[in-house]
Amino acid sequence: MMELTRKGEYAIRGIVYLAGRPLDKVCLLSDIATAVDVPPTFLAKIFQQFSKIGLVKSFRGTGGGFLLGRPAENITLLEVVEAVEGPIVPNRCVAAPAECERSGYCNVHPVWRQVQLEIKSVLEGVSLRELVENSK
Amino acid sequence: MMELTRKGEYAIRGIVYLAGRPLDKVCLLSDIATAVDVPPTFLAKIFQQFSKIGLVKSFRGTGGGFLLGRPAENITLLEVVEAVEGPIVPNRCVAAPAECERSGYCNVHPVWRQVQLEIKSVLEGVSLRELVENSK
DNA sequence: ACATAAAAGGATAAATAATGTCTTTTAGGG
DNA sequence: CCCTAAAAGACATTATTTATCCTTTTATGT
Ligand code: SF4
Ligand code: SF4
Repeated sequence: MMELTRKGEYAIRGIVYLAGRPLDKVCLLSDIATAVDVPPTFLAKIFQQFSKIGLVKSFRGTGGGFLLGRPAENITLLEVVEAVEGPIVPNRCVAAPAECERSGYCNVHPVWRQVQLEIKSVLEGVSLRELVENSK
Repeated sequence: MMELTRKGEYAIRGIVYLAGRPLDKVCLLSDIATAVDVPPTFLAKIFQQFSKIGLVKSFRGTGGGFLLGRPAENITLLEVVEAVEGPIVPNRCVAAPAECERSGYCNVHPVWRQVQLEIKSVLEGVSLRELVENSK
């Protein structure tokens, strides 16, 4: 429970690496995959998801590759994680209270909402910029 | 990711129900299961785990059943969750930094440690007593 | 002792999710 | 037109979750 999947871990590694590259140089997926030690085909899926929501910009064909969609300081870890893992929901009822008929009177329900808040707060407080800085 | 399993949810429901019962009356597993709407065989497994670590006391044979192992105010939600889900680890490297050779210089690593702290802090702050109170 | 009640323990099965691969399609550059 | 590289979708494998069933152990009451 409560564990980031490989996909999420790979997603972070990949985009943090991209954020650390020169802004104007498109990166080959294969290069990123090699650098961060992730199966290239798996990383491809991840970057497709990033691309759909604009976290990265993709270019096809010769000379193609990926660029960061926005400045690194404007992308939070929360966005990256949610992009591939979906919303942070520590318990089902947080996403869909209606699905549990107990949610009306349940004393545990608000605790999970609080947990959600805290997790999101930590992840939202970290930008890609900070994750790249002084890492070399 | 980051989602409580059914097992965890059931565990909480079961033990909170037990905490709300008279202190000296042993509860039948089947009664608890019915009351909290959980498959009895599944709840049995959960309560076996509780029993092993003393969260509940079990009594076999005629007139047997379960009692809370300690006063409700001394049992935190964190204990209950960890009893069945294992330790709260938002990412592998939090439990075992050695398994990721990047953990030495990785800027993301401390973020997950922080997330772990926050989750544990919230769950540790809630006792079974509070979860039972004014719930009827 | 014996029958009964109830939890403990083990084996197994079905459903779901995670992890990863492969093939085909689409777009851009030369 | 041809080469390159990402997009898209189908597929395969494995691991985890979510149970169920069956036997064993332990306790109680008669
Ligand atoms: S019982 Fe409470 S905590 Fe559990 S799913 Fe329902 S509302 Fe959420
Ligand atoms: S790369 Fe960083 S965050 Fe990811 S597992 Fe390794 S230490 Fe943890």
